[in-house]
Amino acid sequence: MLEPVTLAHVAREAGVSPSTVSRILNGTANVTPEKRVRVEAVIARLNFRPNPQAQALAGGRSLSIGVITPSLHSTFYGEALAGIEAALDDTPYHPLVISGQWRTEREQEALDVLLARRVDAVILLGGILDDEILQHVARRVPLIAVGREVRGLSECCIVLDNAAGMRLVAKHLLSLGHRQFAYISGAERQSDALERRHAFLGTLQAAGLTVPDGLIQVGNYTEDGGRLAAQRLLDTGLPFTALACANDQMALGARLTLYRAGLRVPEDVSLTGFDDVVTSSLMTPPLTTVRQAIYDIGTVAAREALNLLAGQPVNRQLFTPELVVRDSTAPSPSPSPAEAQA
Amino acid sequence: MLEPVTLAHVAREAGVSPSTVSRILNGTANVTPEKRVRVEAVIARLNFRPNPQAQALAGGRSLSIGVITPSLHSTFYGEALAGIEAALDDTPYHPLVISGQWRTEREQEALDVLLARRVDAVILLGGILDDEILQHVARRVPLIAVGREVRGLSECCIVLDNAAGMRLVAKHLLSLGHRQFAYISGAERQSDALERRHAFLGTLQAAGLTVPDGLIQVGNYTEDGGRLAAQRLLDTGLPFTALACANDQMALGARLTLYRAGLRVPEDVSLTGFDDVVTSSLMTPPLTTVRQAIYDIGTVAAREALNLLAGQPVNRQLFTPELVVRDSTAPSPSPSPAEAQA
DNA sequence: CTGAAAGCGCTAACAT
DNA sequence: ATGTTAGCGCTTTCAG
Repeated sequence: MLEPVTLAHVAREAGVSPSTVSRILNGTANVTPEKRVRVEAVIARLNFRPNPQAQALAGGRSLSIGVITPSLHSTFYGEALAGIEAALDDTPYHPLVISGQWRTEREQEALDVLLARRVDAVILLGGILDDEILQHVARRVPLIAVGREVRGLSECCIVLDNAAGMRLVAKHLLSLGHRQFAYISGAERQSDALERRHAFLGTLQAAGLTVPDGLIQVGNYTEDGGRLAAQRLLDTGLPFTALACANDQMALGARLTLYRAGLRVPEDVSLTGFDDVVTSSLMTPPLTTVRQAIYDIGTVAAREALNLLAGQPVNRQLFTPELVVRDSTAPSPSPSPAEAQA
Repeated sequence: MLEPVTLAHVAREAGVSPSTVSRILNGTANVTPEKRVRVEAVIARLNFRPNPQAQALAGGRSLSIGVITPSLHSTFYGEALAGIEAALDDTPYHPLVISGQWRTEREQEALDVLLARRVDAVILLGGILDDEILQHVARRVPLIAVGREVRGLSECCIVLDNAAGMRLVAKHLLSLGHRQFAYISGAERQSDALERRHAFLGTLQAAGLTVPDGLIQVGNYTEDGGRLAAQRLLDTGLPFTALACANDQMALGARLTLYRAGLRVPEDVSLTGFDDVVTSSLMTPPLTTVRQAIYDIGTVAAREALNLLAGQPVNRQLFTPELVVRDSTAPSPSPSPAEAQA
């Protein structure tokens, strides 16, 4: 285990003081070109990298940006993480990721750990922490929230127009002639889940249609939640020709239930999701969904965090959703003669 | 932005020296019960958390464990990451994740960054770095490699018995009566891809069967690679009734190609994967695959890393694979009369 | 423009 | 058992 080379080594080797090396490293002050060249040569030769721990301690910045994600193995949040990492790539900052696992205590704990690690900023992906707590945190450290609205912090929120997106879905389904709908919603505590559901039901209502209570089930944005919710839907025995899910992961789970029940997609029931996770285009059949450029949103979140750090004002980012029509939706099956008579 | 409370504050407040507080924090030495209680009370009241940066600098340990993963948004590696995070949860250590994106330079860079950050150990998930480089790294910092064999470092490798797993698949397919096979392999540079392919082809050979060159295509362990490889397979026009893929993600991609081509799974072609990623059980139809408990492997990797840190010897971990039969495989379709005559 | 010196918050000998 | 004293590697006044 070799001894790591320190700034002091470099200074000695180059025949200058540590401060000079530091200044060159940070561009803090002007240095004679010849010294700069000399020092830079030594840095390169020794392959010196400043110790971030020491920099953090002395400089008061940790050079790391905390990220709280609900899950590490979610196709959706994984993409966001990839975007954040990519955006931070050319900067001296590094993401420090902790998962909250959809549990308030875990999220709180994650926040504590990140603050203890003195992260310079925090990016919160989704999550269920109270607005009050977040407002408090935002006072200690620059905060960016993705995919959720935080009261009093709307400038720092990067959100998608959920209502507009879900309206697109509802209209698409209506235009295909569907009249009997089922809906799988996200958890009530999440604002985006509420927005999506409200927009879906609202659009149908505007068209003079309602969805019976039994055909609205709550999943929790996970594949398994979707699978179970779809089962409850079928258990009601109520008819429907279109099933809209509040996100792609639940649509994937629901699709399994439909398969097991011998229902064909889209011949028997049209299925839709929301988010356009990468795997959705690979489903059988490929899923009709709403594109939310989550990777890009991740990069924007990281950049906004950097801006906040630099003391620049952030301005609210609202992403526009886009309907992606694939094979999982088709015209409503014409009712069988018997049903038509009924 | 409140001032963080420091160990010095706690010491003053409790009327003891900083060292005493430190000792209590680390359990380094015995402290009078009464003092301990007093100090602990103050710690709780002030909600004090030691600054990890300072601990790192003074103690020579960063309390973080570097993790290099090929990808942040992979269902497979995501699970491993979740396992690692979970195993580290009750320890003072924290994972620092960087993605290598299947590019040697990126992996090298990731390694450099982690070493610069003075991580206490490194866990390498898959990856394509040369064995020589890893041997060198292992001399500087405890290293655990997951899913790959590193020459001269076999003790630190956590691997699955790839050959045994793929043999299970081949035998399963043979027992279903299949005689015409196609195979989608991982990249040549990865040892596990090689092992799996060799085992598959070897088992068929032992049964007196060979696979024509055109029906062996190389993907790169990604969904898209599988999709493309499957297309090349179909383009050859050669017949096959079973398609084995070297991992689940490629099987998912291949499944899309089959769907587009109007081929039914498993009626027209049986499809298999490897890994048993969570989403595989949700495919339409659910995928027959080899279970590799990747989450568990992640936790073991983290624990082994901790062991290495503690100076305890690690012993080579070999996981045993298990066949999971689902709906994507079925008896070989009886050849049509025309084919039977040919 | 540059060096000397004083910490950042903590740990780890070294004393006592 | 506990306090005192040095640093860890770097940044940042403060002089010059």
